[in-house]
Amino acid sequence: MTTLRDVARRAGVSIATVSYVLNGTRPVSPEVEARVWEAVAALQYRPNRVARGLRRKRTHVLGLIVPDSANPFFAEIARGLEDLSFAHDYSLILCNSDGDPAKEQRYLGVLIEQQVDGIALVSAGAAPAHLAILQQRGIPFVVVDREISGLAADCVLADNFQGGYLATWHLLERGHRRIACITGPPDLTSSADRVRGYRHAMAEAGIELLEEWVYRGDFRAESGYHAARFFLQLPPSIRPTAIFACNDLMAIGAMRAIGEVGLSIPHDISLVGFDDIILAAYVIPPLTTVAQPTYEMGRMAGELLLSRIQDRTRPPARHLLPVRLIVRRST
Amino acid sequence: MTTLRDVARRAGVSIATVSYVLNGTRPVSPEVEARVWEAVAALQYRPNRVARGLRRKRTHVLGLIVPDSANPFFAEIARGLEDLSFAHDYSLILCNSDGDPAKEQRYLGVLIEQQVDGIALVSAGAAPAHLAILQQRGIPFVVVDREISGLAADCVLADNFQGGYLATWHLLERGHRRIACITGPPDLTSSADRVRGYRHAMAEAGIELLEEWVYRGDFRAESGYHAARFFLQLPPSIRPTAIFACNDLMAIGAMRAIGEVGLSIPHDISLVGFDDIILAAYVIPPLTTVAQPTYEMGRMAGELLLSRIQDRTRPPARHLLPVRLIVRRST
DNA sequence: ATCATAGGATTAAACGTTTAACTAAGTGAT
DNA sequence: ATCACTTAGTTAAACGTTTAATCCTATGAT
Repeated sequence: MTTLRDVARRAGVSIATVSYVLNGTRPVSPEVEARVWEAVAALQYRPNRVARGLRRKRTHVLGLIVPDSANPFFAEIARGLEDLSFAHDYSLILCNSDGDPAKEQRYLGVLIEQQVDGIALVSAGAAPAHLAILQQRGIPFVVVDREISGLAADCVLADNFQGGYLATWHLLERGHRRIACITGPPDLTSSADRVRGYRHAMAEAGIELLEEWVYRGDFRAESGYHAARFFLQLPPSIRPTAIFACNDLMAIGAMRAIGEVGLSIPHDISLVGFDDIILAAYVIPPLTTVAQPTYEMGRMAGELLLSRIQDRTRPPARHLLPVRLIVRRST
Repeated sequence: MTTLRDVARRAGVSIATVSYVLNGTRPVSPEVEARVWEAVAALQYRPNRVARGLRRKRTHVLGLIVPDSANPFFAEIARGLEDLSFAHDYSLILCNSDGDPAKEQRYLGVLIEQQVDGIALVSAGAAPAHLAILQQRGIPFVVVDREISGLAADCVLADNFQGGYLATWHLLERGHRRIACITGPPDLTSSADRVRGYRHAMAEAGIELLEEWVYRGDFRAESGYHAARFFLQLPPSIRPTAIFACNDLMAIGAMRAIGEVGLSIPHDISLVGFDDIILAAYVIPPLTTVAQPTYEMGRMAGELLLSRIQDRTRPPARHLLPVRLIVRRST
């Protein structure tokens, strides 16, 4: 490996001078500068970021912890953050928690030891207990997609409430009154907020909401299937004519259930999803859904993180990114 | 930040002793060891991996460069590699080349400067020019999914030839004789190998292959659409009754074209894809396709990389992972 | 001729580890 | 009592940077 020392020797100067040339941190005479650059090129010198990180106490590395980077939603967030990092010459360490707080904690430890400059986190649990370590150590971090209760930290979220509201409003607009909702895990704020939006729209329309219309799902297709079966066996007088599923996967599960009993979408029953996964456009009929700005969330997380690295005293920011309703054929 | 120095002071020993205790690199008396652990716990000491990396010249960090980590195929590879890395206490830096050799090269530079212990690479170009730097510097690396011509390096690939062969054979078995192929970019070995498998199966069946049946696509849905339109306007005597698309996206594009002219799948024309993306199972009719062991490819890349880090003299290995045909309703 | 100053270079001390080399004390064997 | 060894600890030199502190030397101003 060639080091500053080698470059210095070849250019006939001290290593300090080489460093100054490389970083432009102090003026150097033209002749010397030229000699240094010549040596750098000839020796194919590349600075050692590890040594630099140790000395500067800034590694120019960020960490990202997500439940599952193969899940398109998180993959897109990761992509957004990676792009922003690259643009600012930061590297990104990727971590998968599998939704397991213990694994998440281990990763936090690793990232801390790795001396990352900041951490973006889609947290596994709702409890902030093991995140305290970040605050203690004063490590910049931003939480993404899910808010952590009682944790004053930077965060970037999709406007889930608005999404639930929009979806429900859209169904109301089409004349539906008996609108059901398939929720996600209630401890995830992203999911809970969507349900709140749904309830709000229903209240606003002056509809009294039956608790039979709210089915607790878990974001997986299976639970959407069961939810729909449950709705369909309700007595006709209270049987929903439309369903808002808190994510697309569950909506697709519901589709299957509806198809199985011989009903047609949207003729007999309307359906709205959430997330706008690629599948949503290809399923038959194409699914009306609420799109989140996932890529943008990743970028924004990066921006927030970098700004926090610059100024640790800035009060925590909370970014709500707008969602948008994509109307297709399922309504 | 608490350092070895702090721990040493509290335990009343030298920092060397603390290091020996932490790493178990030399025997230490029970009393001293206990004092050290006590201090470590009390001070919440965490080793600084940057300093360690500098000293040991081993960072325990790997790099992964893919064209697009949001693409499910690469995302799955990344996930496999990340899991393996975690299991061996390595961290993974994620890089997106966007299929641009220049960007790929910049990332290589960054990873080198970051002193990663090894690099896994789904290369952008077919030319190995800028990969030479890895060989020069003796940095362990493994190429994934696509072989680089004239580069003796570890690599892990899906058995694309076998995949093309299986897909075609499956169509032959169903009685088809006029089978067309929508290729991918010809400079990608993964794509070229699939076409070779197709040609081989056709030859084996004693069918003389018309060049009109081979349409050059680019792995995007649009090109599949155009390919199918082209096939459908061929004179009936040589019009294909089945199509093998070198990836699912193009197959789905073809589906649309076929639907548009009022033909039905598989009744009028059969269709096989490649990749088994999630979409393939949900499209109507569900697509027969060839599944690649993507996650496994990522893991295997990791294993190869770690083994190479252990022993740099081992001759390059070439792992061909088996693919499998998933028969659905499009054939 | 002297002095302050500025420009342009160097020296050397960090950053937090690991690890080779050394030291001191204890243990038997002779 | 001496010697050779072992055991358990310490010292100090790296690793490759950055950067404060210093040191020349030339340049004008006085």
